[in-house]
Amino acid sequence: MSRYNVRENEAKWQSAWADRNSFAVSADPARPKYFVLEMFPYPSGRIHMGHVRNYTIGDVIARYKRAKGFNVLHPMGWDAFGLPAENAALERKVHPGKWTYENIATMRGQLQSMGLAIDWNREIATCRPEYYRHEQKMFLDFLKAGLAYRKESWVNWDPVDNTVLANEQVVDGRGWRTGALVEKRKLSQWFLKITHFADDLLSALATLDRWPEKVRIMQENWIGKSTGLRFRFQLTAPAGVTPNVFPGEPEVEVFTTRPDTLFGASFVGISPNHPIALALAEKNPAVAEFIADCNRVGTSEEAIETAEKKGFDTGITAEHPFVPGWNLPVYIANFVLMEYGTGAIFGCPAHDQRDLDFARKYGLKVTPVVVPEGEDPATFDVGTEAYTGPGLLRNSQFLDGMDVEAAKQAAGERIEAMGRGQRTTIFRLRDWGVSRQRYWGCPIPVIHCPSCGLVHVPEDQLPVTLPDDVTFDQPGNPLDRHPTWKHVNCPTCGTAAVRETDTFDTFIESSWYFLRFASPRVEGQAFNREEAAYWLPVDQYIGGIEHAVLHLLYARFWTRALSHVGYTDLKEPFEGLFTQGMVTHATYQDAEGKWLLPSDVDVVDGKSVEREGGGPVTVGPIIKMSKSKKNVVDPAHIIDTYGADAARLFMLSDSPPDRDLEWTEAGIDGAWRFINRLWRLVTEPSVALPPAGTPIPAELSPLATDARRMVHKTVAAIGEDLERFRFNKAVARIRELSNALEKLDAKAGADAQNIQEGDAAVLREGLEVLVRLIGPMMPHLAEELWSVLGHDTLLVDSVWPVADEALATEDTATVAVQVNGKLRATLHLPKDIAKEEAEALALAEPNVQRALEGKPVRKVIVVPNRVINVVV
RNA sequence: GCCCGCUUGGCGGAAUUGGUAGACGCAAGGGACUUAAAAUCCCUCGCCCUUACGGGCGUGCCGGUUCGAUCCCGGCAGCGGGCACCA
Repeated sequence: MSRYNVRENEAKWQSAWADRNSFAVSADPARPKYFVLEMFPYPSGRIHMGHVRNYTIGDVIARYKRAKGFNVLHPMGWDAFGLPAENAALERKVHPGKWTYENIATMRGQLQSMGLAIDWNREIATCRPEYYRHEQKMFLDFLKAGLAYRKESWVNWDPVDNTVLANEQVVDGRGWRTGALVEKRKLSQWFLKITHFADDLLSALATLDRWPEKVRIMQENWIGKSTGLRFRFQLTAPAGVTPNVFPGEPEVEVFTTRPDTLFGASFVGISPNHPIALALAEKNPAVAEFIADCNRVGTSEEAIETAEKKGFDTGITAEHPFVPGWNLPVYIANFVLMEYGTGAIFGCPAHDQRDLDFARKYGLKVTPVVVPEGEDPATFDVGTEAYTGPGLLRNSQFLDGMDVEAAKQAAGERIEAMGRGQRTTIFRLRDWGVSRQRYWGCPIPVIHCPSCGLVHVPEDQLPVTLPDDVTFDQPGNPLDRHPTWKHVNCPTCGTAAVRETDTFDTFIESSWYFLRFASPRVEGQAFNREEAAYWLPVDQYIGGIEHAVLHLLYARFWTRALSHVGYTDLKEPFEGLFTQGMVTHATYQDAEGKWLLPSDVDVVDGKSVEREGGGPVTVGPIIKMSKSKKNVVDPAHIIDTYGADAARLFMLSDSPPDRDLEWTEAGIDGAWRFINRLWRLVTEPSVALPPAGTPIPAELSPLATDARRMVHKTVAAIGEDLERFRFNKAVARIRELSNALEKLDAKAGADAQNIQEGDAAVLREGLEVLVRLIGPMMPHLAEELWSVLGHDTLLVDSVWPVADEALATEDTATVAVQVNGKLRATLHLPKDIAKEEAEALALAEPNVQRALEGKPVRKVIVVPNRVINVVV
């Protein structure tokens, strides 16, 4: 019995594809295109199992679509800027660029060992000037179009990495990489106007019908559209507080989604960072202290957990817009955010939980104005829980008796008629802060001139490249410290000026790389317009759910911004999106609680022990593979041992691709076993196979008939499975088919001297089909078997099999016979047999008769080819 | 707190979306081959009763609709994910 020689064959076929440039493509308007893209990797050092899963899924789709006749673009690149390179520079005294390029070389080799059908001629690395020069140009174009601007603003400052973080990079008040408590700092920053497209980014989600619902909902919530009313309260400052506390008119503008509850108002709350609060702070140390207090706890974890409402009564009063003389106290309130709405609210405690907490604490009036159905308007009251549901208005003058929606409209109209405000829409989405105080990123192409101010780097001076001679021995930005780099003459007036030393957020590179793949070698422009028009949008994008908001939203924005400044007509970059699950593994700890690698653990007599020394091991929960918990398995080692095909097969088997996949030794063993089984099935048939295309006689043995039907059924089913990302089911069907062919082969072997005409021909056809079906999943094995079957062309150049529907359908149906819904017998009936006949046969079954217990049959339900249910 | 999703054998998961629950695989047990092991092959494998034929129960829990519910509806519980003082 032979074993499949993995190393030899995988290397052989990888070279064969490379030598023939099998996966190189070019735009060809005469052919239908298909762009398969997996989220490109960050070159961290070595590939991990998450990569293997991601690229296996993409490769199956790419190879399948290719076999189906599409012109398939399947490229690979490197998301090569980022902090880890600088951390490596710090720890190992190696230049971030050198570290990055070495990692790319390693990981390229590892990816190539997976046998991916990638057009490597299109490989890009975003840290190369020939890539990032284009995004410098794009940025300048955005700047001219008003889509980029500079603003002094509070930023999230990560004290460990010494850098600014985007809102999206702050998780629970901590830096997403370092986990350090984020501080607030005020810096001059570059922003991209993603809010300009807020409405479109939101409404176009509805067109993304090949995106997971979950991702669309997450983006929807992130964009956070609210419709409501924006209006002004007239303010009065009490004696002792001079009127000039007001930066402008003595008024404050608030935003509300509940104008219907205006008559339930009991206070006005302004943010600690509201201009009025800041103006008060200058006169009043107590206010200044209160504000400082609020800012200190700002985003910290405790603040979010305790969420205590705190307020400072300013003494200022606000006059109710509908009731002259009704004055509400104005508080500085810690729960009012300056960044959302107008930074000021009116509080209606009865119908908003935060307002209620606040009112109870400060003894403010609570007046319910919306009465739920079934409650008595005269007595309805709220306790500690605000009522936010529907109902009818009361205590609200002209709104009395209306429902909530009508009252919202009426109140809004009244305010508008009074000229005090207007109904409006606001978004939670904030503009994207893109400045980073880091070295290993794309330089921002502007110059600060003392006389001209902000000057764009002229296009003929692009790219602004990073200097190589930098040091990482002190915290802060090496670009800023560099002795000469930032000092330049102003391109406009020639006087001494300073370069911007911030670099771009690395999410910018990944916001347009898919466009660069259309024409990765074109110079002088980011991409060739025609080629981009042919290849884009990406037909199928595949990656982790962790990018549901950040990367995917930025890429959608960037694409719109590029269209806005005329680069392309593309609107949505990714037509189909698939988010794969994580690769998980059990965790192991030794007696001291130290994490152990799976490869350091052995199982002896059902117990886990340390491989070295045999110490006891605690087996922990099955969680995402991570270096910190050491529950990682190195793909390179697996590919070395079992081959890429086995690793790929395991990635596709058992777990649906959108769910988590537990990596196990037994699982990869199982995959390896199956590969050898396929190998033996094709290379060691027990009868001589007739040549390919040998006609199959009409009369076949029952076993051959069944096998042949299975072949055609499987072709149809697997096509469907692959289209719908049901790889686990596709693998199950491959196994069923190979089981059926093994059975046929064994039969042919047993009867070798008296072989039924056609059995061998059916086996031949089945093997031909089987090998083509496994092509996308196990490409090396498939290629080898294709050659064993006598083909002198490459499998990757052959077409996908076509199912013969007539051969796939059965002429009998297995019908369940139930009595009162309980299964009592199964019948094999000719397909589409007359109902009466089926009924009679069912009732004739002894077991059915027994179950009837002589009772009269009330009715019989016959579902053709499925079920007969006898009801008594 | 709000918004999503999930819950099926010892395990991963199937079930043509209202029609035979448990495909396919993993693990386990038994057997064959072998001096032995590995590899390979065969058999068993939801739970309970029964020598067998067969019967009862069973898709997180409670209820409903239906001839028939893993699937639809109402309620509850548990697990996971996202957002989080968003007015």
